[in-house]
Amino acid sequence: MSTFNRYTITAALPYTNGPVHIGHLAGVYVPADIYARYLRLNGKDVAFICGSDEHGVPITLKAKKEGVTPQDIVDKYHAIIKNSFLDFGITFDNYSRTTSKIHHETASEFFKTLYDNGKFIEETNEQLYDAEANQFLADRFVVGTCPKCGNEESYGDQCESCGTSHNATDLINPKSAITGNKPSLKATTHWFLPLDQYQAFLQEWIVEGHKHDWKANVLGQVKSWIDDGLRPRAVTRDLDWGIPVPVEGGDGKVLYVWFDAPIGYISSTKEWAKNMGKDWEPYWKSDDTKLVHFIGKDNIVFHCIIFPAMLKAEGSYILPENVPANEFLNLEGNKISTSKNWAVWLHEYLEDFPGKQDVLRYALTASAPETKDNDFTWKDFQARNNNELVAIFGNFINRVVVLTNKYYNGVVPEQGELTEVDTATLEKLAEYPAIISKSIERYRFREASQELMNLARLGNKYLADEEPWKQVKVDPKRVETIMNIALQIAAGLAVLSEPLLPFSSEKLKGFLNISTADLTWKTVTNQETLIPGGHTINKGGLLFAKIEDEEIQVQLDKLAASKKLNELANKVIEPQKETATFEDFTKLDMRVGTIVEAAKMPKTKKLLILKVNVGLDTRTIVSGIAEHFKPADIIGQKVTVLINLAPRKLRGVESEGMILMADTADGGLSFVAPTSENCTNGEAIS
RNA sequence: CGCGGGGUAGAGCAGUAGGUAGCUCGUCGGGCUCAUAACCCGAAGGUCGCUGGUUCGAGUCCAGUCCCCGCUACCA
Repeated sequence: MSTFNRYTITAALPYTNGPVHIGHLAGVYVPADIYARYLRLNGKDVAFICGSDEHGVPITLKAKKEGVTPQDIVDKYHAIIKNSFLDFGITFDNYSRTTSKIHHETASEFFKTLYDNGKFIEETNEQLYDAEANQFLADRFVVGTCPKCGNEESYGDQCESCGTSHNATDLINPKSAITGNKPSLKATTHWFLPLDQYQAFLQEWIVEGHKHDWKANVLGQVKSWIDDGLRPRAVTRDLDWGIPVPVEGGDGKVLYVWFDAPIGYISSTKEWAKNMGKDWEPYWKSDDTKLVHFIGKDNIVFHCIIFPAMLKAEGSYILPENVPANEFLNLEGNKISTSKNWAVWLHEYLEDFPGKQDVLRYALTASAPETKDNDFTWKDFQARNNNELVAIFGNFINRVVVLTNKYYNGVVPEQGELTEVDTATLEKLAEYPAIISKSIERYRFREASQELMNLARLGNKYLADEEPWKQVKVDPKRVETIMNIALQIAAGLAVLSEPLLPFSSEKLKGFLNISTADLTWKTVTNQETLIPGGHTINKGGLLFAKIEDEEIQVQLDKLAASKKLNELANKVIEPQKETATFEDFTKLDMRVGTIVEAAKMPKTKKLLILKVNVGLDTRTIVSGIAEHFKPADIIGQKVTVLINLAPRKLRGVESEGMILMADTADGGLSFVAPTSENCTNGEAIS
């Protein structure tokens, strides 16, 4: 069905404010690389494009914090990231960066084209401005009192206490998060891409047109945005780090990082084409090019709504044929977090497991977050290696290589007369390229990895059924055929494993003394024999090595150490508050109480509805402790209750008091309660 | 509250257009000994979150409901 003459494959541009970890690899780069390698093996014309995303506010903040320039930050991480990709065999045809000259020119020109063609709306409005920091404040850099619930720590865009979203200018007593100063209002002009004008086009193209071939999570997300109604989106920012707005009135403004970043795909392609002496344009402007974006789920809106709208507005570009976004990978049950150092960093992994790139590639592929968030555990990693790569794949190869050397001194024996089983086995082998292709072309890499393993199983089963080690004593001629066929399967594995396990594929080809030049995806199906009789193979070695419990324990200890460190780092002792008078204190009526009933508030994660006996009565108290306590475990718990707190409705349930809690070092909560059993309910606390 | 994704054997997942519930790992039993104590065969284990409906027949369609994750923090 493929009528495409060339492929442009992009992988999300990693943001250069930190190194890359297994989540990045599993979600984006490994699947993209498998896809690109697969296409190349099939003789396709492929441009696999990526680069560092180096603009945006977080980088300027990090630079400020570390007392260096933004350029220093991006230089540092660009180098680390680029190396990690190289080390893991991610075969980008070009890895560029958005601070490059070619990107600045390309993005500038792109913006100017839209500007000249009247594709933008220009709007001036008043925004909060920090005079001391000399900059406009993004929503997240404004803190103030929420107009709705009175929370004093609300962010400019949303109050975390009551959950409502608002404008930064709505906050009471707004403060700059940078200097703490009160910001002033200042007029600023920005350019907006009127996404609402593209709503019908997006509806038709994605929601109707790709109803059946795009992934459910992507389609759902897009549909949700479109149904919600698209609004014009600013594509410029008041900032000094980025690509200057190249039109009149653009002084002191840069392109919004999300306008500039996806254009990075284009500029990176241009850079590549230039180096290769090729024309870049067909890769982005020709209808017979298949454009595929590999991304994580947080990028769906940008790649399915904003970037396509930009491309459509420009007019001469093709649109992505698919955007196979993955969900997120968790690590040992918790979200991967850069700041909490809850991650497996690629550069550190290779220090601990040198030469084991394929093991991680395989483990991540085999449990990739393709349809929902998944959990990476070291135990699973070990099991994938020991039970699948070593026991099934590696062991089969070892059996074949050892036997061939033992019986025939490494020379591939000729096929004799074929039995029914032989023919069936060879036919099955010939089917594998199509089977694995089907999975890869549908972006089901997890499935592809299992199919590859099934081919190794086919080999093991064939040997177990034919028992060459027995036959060799009674019918040595027959063993020649058996080993020949086993070698064909080994050669097939060498070829078909390349996209998923490139390093091992290379190693295996070395064992078998064959090269990819002679063998491609199609030859596995079409060619009678992949490895001819008379050919001499090498002595070989181990394709994969077992990973012992101790090695896994080291990794688990490492994570436990980061957890501990986080707890200590987060443990700040709050300074003493301003003096309270005795009258202030006596206003508070605190009593001893006992929890008699507890139930979770539906559809919330933090709230429990408690019935507490406080002596005077048994009252309802809503408490935000559900993340730390199970309802059943706290019935009968003695607590301290502030009973004359003004009642307040939480999610429609009136809470008549407050239970006193203390934070614990590990981020949990502890009840503050009398230790003596003699304290009865209703006893006053003073 | 709303929106998106998910809820299928101990774990991780498939289940395409509705027709007797599958795969991998793990567990148990057996076989084999060429191989990194690896491999091969067999078995146990599921009222497909729950309730109701459509249908001759539903994991698969419809309605309702519960639970988990995300949409909000540096992060794919």
